[in-house]
Amino acid sequence: MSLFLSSYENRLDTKGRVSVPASFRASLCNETFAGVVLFRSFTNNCIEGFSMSRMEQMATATDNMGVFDSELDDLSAMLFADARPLAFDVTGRIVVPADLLAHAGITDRAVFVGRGNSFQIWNPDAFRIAQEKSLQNLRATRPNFKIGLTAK
Amino acid sequence: MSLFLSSYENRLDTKGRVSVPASFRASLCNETFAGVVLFRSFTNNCIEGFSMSRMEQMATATDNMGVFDSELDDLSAMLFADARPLAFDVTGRIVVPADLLAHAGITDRAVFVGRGNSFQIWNPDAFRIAQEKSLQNLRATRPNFKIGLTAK
DNA sequence: CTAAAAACCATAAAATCCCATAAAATAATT
DNA sequence: AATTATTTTATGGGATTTTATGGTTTTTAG
Repeated sequence: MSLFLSSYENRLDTKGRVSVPASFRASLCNETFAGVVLFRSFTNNCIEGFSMSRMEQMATATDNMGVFDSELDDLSAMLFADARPLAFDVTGRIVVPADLLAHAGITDRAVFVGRGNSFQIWNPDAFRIAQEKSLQNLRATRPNFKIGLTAK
Repeated sequence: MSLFLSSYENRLDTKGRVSVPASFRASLCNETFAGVVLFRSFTNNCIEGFSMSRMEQMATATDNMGVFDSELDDLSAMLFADARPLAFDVTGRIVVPADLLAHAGITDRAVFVGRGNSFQIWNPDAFRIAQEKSLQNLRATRPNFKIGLTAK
């Protein structure tokens, strides 16, 4: 599975259509479902995005360990109930449901943010602020942090 | 995984294209992704460079925490959102995004600096100064330090 | 029958590919 | 060792394709 990397800001048209960045689409090119799965983020004011195969992966994961863990059960219940499968149109766009846009405070512009095996969709301004915060947190907790020193 | 060694200064053209040194490309020859992944350095005014497989390593490392765990959230936020996968063209060049160039103060010339499992890209002048500085730091903390005083 | 959704078409900007040449490094030959 | 030939690199510019984005028409569903 190839990774979602980097960030791309795209415009929404009057119908709520946005182009999913071409590089993200490329990461999804050998999926059976030509599209993405979106839902409200539990932790941030943004939209979470997965591939369909990743959803399936999570289903089996919660299946295995979820029976006795009520907390996980609640979470996965929320997750799957909330999930929105959205197919690409010919040009690689999706129409993002209005309630998701509202949750993320998105109107006419959105940033697609790579998260490795998943991605997020943010209001551009909110994203900048959140990134700045993350950087500060990181510097505070790990002053000597350097990428790449986390050996395998 | 073969190492990135030595330093090479190359020119950028008007489109922001630079040749990645042939020896660095050789270190990446059996990667599935024919290219590199670049970042803004957190610690220096330079660009950090990795192989894609190294990125994938980091993805699996952060993935173990799962979607709902916020511990590594800040880390992966910075790591993947900022990562720029850049494919080689036929002649082994990449186009470095303008914001990365700005961060490193690079205009028309860049030095590729080997760092073992990773590499860096610097403005040539800034690199010389940084090298001089770290040499002085070494001398200050280790008065008897000798190796490397004969700069090439 | 009407409204929403999906499919279709068009276009400007940006990214990528392609070819051509200069410079450097390596190999071969005397 | 010196010179020549050959390959590999680096670099430049133009042509071509992708991509993002807008609008229009057709289909679907209530």
